[in-house]
Amino acid sequence: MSSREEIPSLEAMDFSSSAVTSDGKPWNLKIASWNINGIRAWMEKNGISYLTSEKPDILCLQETKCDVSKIPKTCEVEGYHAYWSSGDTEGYAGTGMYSKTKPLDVTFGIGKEKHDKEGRTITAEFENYYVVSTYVPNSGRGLPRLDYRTKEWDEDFREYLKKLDEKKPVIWCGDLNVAHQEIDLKNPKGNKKTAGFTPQERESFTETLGMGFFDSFRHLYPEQTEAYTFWTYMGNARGKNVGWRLDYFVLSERLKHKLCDSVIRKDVMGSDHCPIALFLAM
Amino acid sequence: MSSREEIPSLEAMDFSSSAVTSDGKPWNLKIASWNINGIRAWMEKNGISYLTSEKPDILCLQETKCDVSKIPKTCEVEGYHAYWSSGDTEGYAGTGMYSKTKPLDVTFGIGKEKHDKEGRTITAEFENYYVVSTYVPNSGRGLPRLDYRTKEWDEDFREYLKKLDEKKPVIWCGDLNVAHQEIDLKNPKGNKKTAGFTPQERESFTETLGMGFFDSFRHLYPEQTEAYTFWTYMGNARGKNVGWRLDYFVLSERLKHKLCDSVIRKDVMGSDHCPIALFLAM
DNA sequence: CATCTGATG
DNA sequence: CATCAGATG
Repeated sequence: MSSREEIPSLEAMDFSSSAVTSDGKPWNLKIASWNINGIRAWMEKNGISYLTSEKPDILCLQETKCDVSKIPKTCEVEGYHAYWSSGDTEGYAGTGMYSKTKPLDVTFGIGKEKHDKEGRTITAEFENYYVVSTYVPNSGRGLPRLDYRTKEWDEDFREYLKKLDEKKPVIWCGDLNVAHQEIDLKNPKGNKKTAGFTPQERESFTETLGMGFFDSFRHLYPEQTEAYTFWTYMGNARGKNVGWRLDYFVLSERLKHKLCDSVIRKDVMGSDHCPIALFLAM
Repeated sequence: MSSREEIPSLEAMDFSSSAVTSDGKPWNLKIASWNINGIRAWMEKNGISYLTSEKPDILCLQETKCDVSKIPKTCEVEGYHAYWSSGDTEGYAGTGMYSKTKPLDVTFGIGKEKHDKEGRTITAEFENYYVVSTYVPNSGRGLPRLDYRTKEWDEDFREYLKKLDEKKPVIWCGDLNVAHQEIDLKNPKGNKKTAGFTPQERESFTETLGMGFFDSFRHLYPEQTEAYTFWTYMGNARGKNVGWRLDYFVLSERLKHKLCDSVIRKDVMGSDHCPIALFLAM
């Protein structure tokens, strides 16, 4: 199959933006994030052409599903430094990050042994901010991992975020595996017991935001309905826009005045998620 | 993908035959056999169109890799009775048989508990003969199952064949998982320790034939080289005709004067094996 | 290299 | 409906 069949008119899409802050400053930093559902399959579908089309300063990837030692060489991209994380279970979870400028430091995990065996977090430190890319644990069908997710991971992750935020403002992005409010998924009524929309997960996310962070997309577009970043492959959900907003840029409150835009690249194909992009005036 | 890409010009192939016995009688019974390497994948590739093109009286299938309860409904073919066998391990082994005329009886297995949990044999009884379709156990990489194959399966199978042959002549076909002589594979030198060409498997097959049976293809074409029915998917083996003759019609000696032809349908695609066909004047 | 299952999402 | 691993061939 050609890339045109898989990623219709990627070349024709407009990734430019003239967004400015509320007080008129133009953006000068673009960060993108995408749950790619398997980097090897994604490469076959020429998913990497999104990077060279969007040309963000930083691209965060989740669900690489690939041991770091097996990341294809073709994932190297001229002009970007690349960082990869994977865990103990082959083909499960995993994250990645591309950055045009070399970060001051890159760390993996959140510093807690029990959470750091699945390659779910990469943190890049820059001069004036941190970028944290996360693939938050899915609570699973039948919610077998709901307690782990909300009572262990989320709690420890909050502590991690808080500590970073004490040093520099934080840009936390990725597949956070929660649709926060009813507006954030097509079918809220039917999904109250589904992983990603349980009261526990939603309240936990509220608690995280309450520590001094905000959801950049919802801040800018409080009433925007039908804005999703994930559609199950089943039953042509994407064609019918039966989706969920699971991917976010969550920012430290003190970055609010630097926010220019937070957008969803809903037409970019190659995964059951689509990319999202953030524009900041740093 | 279209069926034309997968099975090039099946419609254009000539499946007719004017074969006669050595004393001039025209054939009136055609039997085909094919290891299809997964009936669900084979159906996707429109493998069933081989049946409606070849139009044999009987078609034997091996490696259906499908629990009987999960055989797709689309496998039903107008004008044919179908029989299926599968074992305890999902997606492993399994056989099938189509017949234009309803057999007097159809039985599964060879009557020995220890061999009959893998769906490897179907026997159809007709007025004047038996048709036995078999997917003989592979000895495996590193030959972990060589002893089981030669000392248990082959021995018990011989006993089964012998008993049938005492009642009516037998047409035994299928993937017998042995290349009998050096002429029956491209690379005999390099495969003496490979499953399917070990001395043990070859001698065991010789012993079976010695009980009053003959290899119909080799009987008719004793010098024919490069006549194979299987090519590994690896390394474009089929394109280079680096193959093995693993599929046979083995007949009771007393059917010899009824044999008209035994052919290999090497251009029929849809599996790593190709079909074979037998023409008899019954 | 291609088929399956079974886990995961 | 897809991804992946691992077994099997």
